[in-house]
Amino acid sequence: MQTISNKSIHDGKSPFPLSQDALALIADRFRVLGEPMRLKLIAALKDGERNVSELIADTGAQQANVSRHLRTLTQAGILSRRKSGLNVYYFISDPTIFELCEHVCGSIQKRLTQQAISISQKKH
Amino acid sequence: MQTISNKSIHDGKSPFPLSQDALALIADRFRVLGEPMRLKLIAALKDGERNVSELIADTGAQQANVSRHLRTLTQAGILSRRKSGLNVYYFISDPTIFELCEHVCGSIQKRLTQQAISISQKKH
DNA sequence: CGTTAATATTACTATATAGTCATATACGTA
DNA sequence: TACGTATATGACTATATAGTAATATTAACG
Repeated sequence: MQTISNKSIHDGKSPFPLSQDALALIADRFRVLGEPMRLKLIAALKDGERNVSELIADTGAQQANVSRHLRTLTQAGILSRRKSGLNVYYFISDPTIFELCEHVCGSIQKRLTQQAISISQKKH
Repeated sequence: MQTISNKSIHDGKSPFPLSQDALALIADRFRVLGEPMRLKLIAALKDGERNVSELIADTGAQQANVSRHLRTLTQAGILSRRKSGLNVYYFISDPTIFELCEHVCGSIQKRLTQQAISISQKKH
């Protein structure tokens, strides 16, 4: 785990006072979400916990691959795990992730809509 | 640019009805934000447009690297460009990006706070 | 025109990581 | 204890991309 220093970018004159370390932390969070398979796993957990076998079935991915992505998401603090006998159940431990995804969906839709408008305007 | 199909993950029974293509688009957006240098450029543009030379100075990065990241951000619809003589000015074209970053900051702070709490509890 | 300055692009290297197969580990059960 | 099942991990390959140096492009200006 990194620590957050107080050094902000370009000598404290940044209008967005984020240190290099803070930027790296934020980028890490975005990067973890920047894989379709991990988003798929998050989506599969939206309605509650699932064990690994269920997530393999949900996603259609290989067991090793699912396991690795689950580890990444857990280390990022997005998921948590609960063991029950042979099974390991994963669940969303940071529900704010859904707001993030919806936020992104909104901006994508806005962009696609504007592209559609500009394309239709070019036709005239 | 990809198109969004209506196929949702695991045969339409997903609680989060996102197609593979939609997941890829969302992941793309997150991945673009998943680089500290690009976040740094976005931060440098928070208060208004800047030309490339200014952004090079702001970030301390190489000209070619800044130029490439600016292209990535522009293609993602996050920035736009305006030419003025020899200079090219870049500016934020999707201001919702700042809400996204603040959202992520919030969840990171929450996580760090909870880690601090659990660590202090283990001491007792 | 030719020169200079700002930006973009190309070619390259190094690194990170997604996916896969094989194997290890952990746990329940006979 | 031995065995089977669920999950995790190690080793490997393939791919993507960040950073860099060199070069190309574009525009202003003499």
